[in-house]
Amino acid sequence: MKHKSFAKETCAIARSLNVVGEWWNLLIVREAFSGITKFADFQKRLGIARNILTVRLRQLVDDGILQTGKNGGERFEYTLTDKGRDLIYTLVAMSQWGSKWLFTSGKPSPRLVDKQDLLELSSLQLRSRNGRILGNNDVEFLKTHGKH
Amino acid sequence: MKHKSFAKETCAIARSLNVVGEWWNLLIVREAFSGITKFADFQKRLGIARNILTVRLRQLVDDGILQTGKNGGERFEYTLTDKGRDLIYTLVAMSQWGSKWLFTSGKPSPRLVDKQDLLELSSLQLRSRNGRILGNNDVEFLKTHGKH
DNA sequence: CGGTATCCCTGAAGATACTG
DNA sequence: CAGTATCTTCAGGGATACCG
Repeated sequence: MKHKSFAKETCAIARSLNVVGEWWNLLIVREAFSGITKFADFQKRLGIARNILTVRLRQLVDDGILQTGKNGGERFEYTLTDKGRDLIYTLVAMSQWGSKWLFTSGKPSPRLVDKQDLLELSSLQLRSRNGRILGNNDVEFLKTHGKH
Repeated sequence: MKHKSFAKETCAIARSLNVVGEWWNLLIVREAFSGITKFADFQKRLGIARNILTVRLRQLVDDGILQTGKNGGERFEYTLTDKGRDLIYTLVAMSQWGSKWLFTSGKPSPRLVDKQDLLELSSLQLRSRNGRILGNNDVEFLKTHGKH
């Protein structure tokens, strides 16, 4: 993009956006969670241009979200690292938000499920340190530094 | 961007990205959670160009994430709608992911806190329908439609 | 199959001057 | 203060031909 990099931001959200904010990245990660590992499969399922896919995959590997070859599985196979797999929380949050607010007519069919029973997950909940469940209005961002 | 809109996607993640994927949007929402309501304050805290801020704010209002004037508070005040406030889950997920993985030297100071005691939230947990806590590898995306 | 290399286009973002 | 208008730049993305 055009903006200054957020890589040095003190805000974790800004830094995350810097890594994961590119349009295709989260969708590629989503496909990786679906078990997709090969270039051609990512390309076909996403309809992304091949050269872009090359760049995106390389960046995701550089950022430690996907691994390939010696580090991970087979050559020519992209698999999620632990860091990448931890993006599941972000994907779940976005998926649930989208399901709730962006489907005017009916709900989308669940795609994110518990592996064991293939049933949809329950909604994410915010919890305080002591386990109390918090609503979306019980949380606050501290204005710490005056900038970001 | 250049890509086809994801607005009609059956995947909730893709649709969410379509609304919230723009770089600045989540940061603007973050500021809104911090209590920022005024144009000049968004502009100063984010360092975003004024014309871009105009466009982004308008889009966020159109998308029902922020409200202003008659719908919401005062004129010239941007406040979160319920839909917007529900983005807290996504922000928390990204914030926690970034805190965990993107700060090589030390943790960032917590900014996302429980309003009551100003203590950091606990980590998000995935839960199955019956409340069992799931790890980041216990979840699966169904490959339903072959495309998206 | 798994990419790279070109070429082009577009829209997001920046800077800045201006208006009500 | 809350924008709008204009001009420019640039990186992300698409299409496609090519390579090992």
